[in-house]
Amino acid sequence: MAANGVAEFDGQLTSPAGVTGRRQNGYMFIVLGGSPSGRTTLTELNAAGATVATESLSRPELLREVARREPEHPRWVWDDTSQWYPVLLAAGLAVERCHDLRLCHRILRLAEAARDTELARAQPNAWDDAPLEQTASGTALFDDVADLAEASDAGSDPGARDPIAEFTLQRAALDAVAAGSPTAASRLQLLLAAESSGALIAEEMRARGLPWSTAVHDAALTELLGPRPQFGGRPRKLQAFADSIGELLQAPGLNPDSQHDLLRALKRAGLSVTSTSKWELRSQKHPVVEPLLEYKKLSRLHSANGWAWMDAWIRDERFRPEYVVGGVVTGRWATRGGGALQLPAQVRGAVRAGDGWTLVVADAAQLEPRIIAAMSRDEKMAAAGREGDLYQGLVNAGVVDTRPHAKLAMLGALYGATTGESARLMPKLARAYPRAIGLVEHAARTGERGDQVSTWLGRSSPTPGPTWHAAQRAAAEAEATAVDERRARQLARDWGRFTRNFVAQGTAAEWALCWMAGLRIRLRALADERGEPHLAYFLHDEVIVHSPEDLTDAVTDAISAAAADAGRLLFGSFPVNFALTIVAVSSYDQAK
DNA sequence: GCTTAGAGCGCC
DNA sequence: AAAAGGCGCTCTAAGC
Repeated sequence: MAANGVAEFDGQLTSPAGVTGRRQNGYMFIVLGGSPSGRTTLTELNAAGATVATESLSRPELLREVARREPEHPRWVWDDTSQWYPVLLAAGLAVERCHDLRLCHRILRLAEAARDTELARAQPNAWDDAPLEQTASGTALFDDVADLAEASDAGSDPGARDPIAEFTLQRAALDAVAAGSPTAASRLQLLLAAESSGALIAEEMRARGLPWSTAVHDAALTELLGPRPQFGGRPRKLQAFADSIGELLQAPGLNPDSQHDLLRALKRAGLSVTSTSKWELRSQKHPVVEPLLEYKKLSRLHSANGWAWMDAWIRDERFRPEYVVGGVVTGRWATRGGGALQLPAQVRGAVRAGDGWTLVVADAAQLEPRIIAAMSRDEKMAAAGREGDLYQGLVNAGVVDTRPHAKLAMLGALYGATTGESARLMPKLARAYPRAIGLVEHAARTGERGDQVSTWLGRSSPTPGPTWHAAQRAAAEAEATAVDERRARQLARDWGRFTRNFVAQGTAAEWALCWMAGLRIRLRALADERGEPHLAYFLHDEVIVHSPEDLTDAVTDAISAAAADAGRLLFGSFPVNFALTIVAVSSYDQAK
């Protein structure tokens, strides 16, 4: 283990954890080009990147070849896992590892450590994503990102993508990084391997699906909302709430879904509110508040995860979310459709293990505090988490008086609280843990200047865009007004809060990727005639493994061991532990 | 009729 | 008093 905590690399990736490690004899890359549905070009490269063989294959030939070569543990190199892997999985072919050129390209293009490489200097090309479609609520923060992708509208043209040329460029970029900093290169290499492993996991989870009981889901909806309406419209119980809201506000027929109408009715009834949001309503004393809050809760359930959602997303008692690996700038995953990362507690009971199977639900406790403790080598903060609950550890260390205060103070540090109780408590942490808090403070200052920050493994933050820089320039002019200065300061602080959180959230995402990658390999080894335990769900710092009941203990051990592996892989022997809560349940609502 | 912005709220 | 990071989704209202 290298002093920096990253496992030593000898150029290639293999290991017990399946993420990284030692080169084996005959290690090889197999690059797939063309298309999985049409003709494929298969090119075998040796460890040095030299072409060993190349052939053109039809689809059946491709499947045969993958099956034949996989036992040699090659790293499959392709442009986009989400395009290739489902075809293989549909044919019953799982692969151990891959290199996803698109995902790795994105990381390397933005990485500070790889700034002076040919890959980073190249004009935007087909390997750069088209700009991510903004969601309806698209944030102001990222409307202004100076993104490499902006200039690229060729991103969707796979014809312009040469996987071998791109792979060669990426390897050259890593070599160039290694020439300046072997540590930076080995970390980036680990990140690329972990990201690619994540891409495999995402497709495998989608292929398996999350076991979902439509009967339980339907029963829960019926219980809370009333029977499913035959011809649309509001379910009975929801309508009853709407009616009573209308009566209490003396506005018969009021549609509570109309913010405009609702706000007007609330004001007319004498409530002093400026919006219809929950937090503001809660402070009001009026008989309408309770039914209105209840209506909002049920209405949201109905529209977001009601029968329509069930019809759209559940097939054959499986929920198959489309995960978007690295879909968040920090490296967290997103999903496309189905809102899989926002499954409300109300419907989690519908996630049910099959007969003779169980759900092993594991989540990492206070992950981000442990991450910043390890990144900053803050032994004191790491020690506070040693016994399990890090927040309680802060209380026991006499840093704050209660656990809720510990949590509030920590969130303030991670998010950059400026007002309120959180901001008042945070300085206690800064005094007790100058290293860990100093790390996030430094990240904030860096962002405020408009500079990039990077995660532990080297995923870098985007830089602010032209509007941001224009505002800073305007404030620096001699004739700048107070308004100019206030605006510039506001934008700078906003960006600083983003970069502050980026290092913690992004490194936590890397730990989670390594955890899952290692777990996946361990689970494969557990498969026997009783069945194959497999990852079924991932939520930032939490996983669900669907497992044969008989293997519950082995799966639990695998989850713990994989977490410890991930900690060592990233942070070496630094004494931080990544505490887990692990429970085996028959349905997801029983966890937590 | 279609698209888009804002509000609001679910998850971490 | 609505503060503090990252998202996705659905709804209404408004504009084309």
